[in-house]
Amino acid sequence: MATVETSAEPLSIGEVAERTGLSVHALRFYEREGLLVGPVQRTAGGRRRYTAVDVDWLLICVKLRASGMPLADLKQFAELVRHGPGNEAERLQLLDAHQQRVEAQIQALEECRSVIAWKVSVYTEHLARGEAGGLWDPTVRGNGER
Amino acid sequence: MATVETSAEPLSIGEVAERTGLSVHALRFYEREGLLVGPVQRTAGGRRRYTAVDVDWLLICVKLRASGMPLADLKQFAELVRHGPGNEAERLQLLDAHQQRVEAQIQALEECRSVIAWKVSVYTEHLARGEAGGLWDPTVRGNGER
DNA sequence: CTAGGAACTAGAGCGAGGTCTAGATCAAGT
DNA sequence: ACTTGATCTAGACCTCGCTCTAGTTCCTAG
Repeated sequence: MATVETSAEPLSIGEVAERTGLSVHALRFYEREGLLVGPVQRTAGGRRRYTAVDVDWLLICVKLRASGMPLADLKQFAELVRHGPGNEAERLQLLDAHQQRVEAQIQALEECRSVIAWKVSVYTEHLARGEAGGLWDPTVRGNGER
Repeated sequence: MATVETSAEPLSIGEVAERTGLSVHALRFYEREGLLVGPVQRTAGGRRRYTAVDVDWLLICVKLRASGMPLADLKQFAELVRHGPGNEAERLQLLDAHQQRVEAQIQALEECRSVIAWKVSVYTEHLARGEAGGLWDPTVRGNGER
């Protein structure tokens, strides 16, 4: 539950890119798109200084993105958080909906996995013998050219 | 292992769309892109007639796509199959690589799932009490406006 | 015969999610 | 002072995976 690095020092965009796995381009892009909860602090010279809080949020974003949440939803979530307390129910709903999509996706992937595993095993077996072809193989079912 | 419908009758593009879940547009698009193993038969009038073999292949494509295989890989796989026996090892390699990516993706998703589940539980708890905020919540960590 | 729906082709268009460029500025080392 | 490298902004550009349009032709039912 700890932050990636529990330092209070603000980080540069490059450092945040490293820590989050997002490119610096993507970080600026996310900011423009309103995916961050608050405006990022700047140095006198105009460079971004990310706080641990910013980084935490970004890490959450990365997780949500990795699980297929579209940027639009992420933006909506950010907006809810930005507008402070009072809308927790809405936030929960958003997360909950996403959670269900993730479940469904895992299910689907597991199904795909078993199909693929089956095909892999068929091929492996074929290669073990010298024979090519098989029931599932279109080129063989039709025999020669289709 | 049975075909969706074991009829020898060839199907129209619309029927195939229904059976595969792909749109007719997508079906034509896939064909143009060379994602099919063989050229689809045509009626005298030029309409496509899909055989059970074609449909089987498309169903495999759908599964592979659903598990994130890019069209380019699908195309390559189709090419291998098209060029007949002798390259089973390559096909296996392609599938195997994909299988690993699927495994990884499932892992990643499961991780995301638990993170999300945790956040959901935090929210749910907050809503059960009347209190808003929490450790993870950026707006609260900074307190008030950031 | 006629109407209507399904399919045809070629190619333009689109939404998502970034990536990259140009040209300028900032900051640190020598 | 000078060089080097990281950042800055605005906006153009890109890939992927379809989707839609236009204009035409096929075919089946009445």
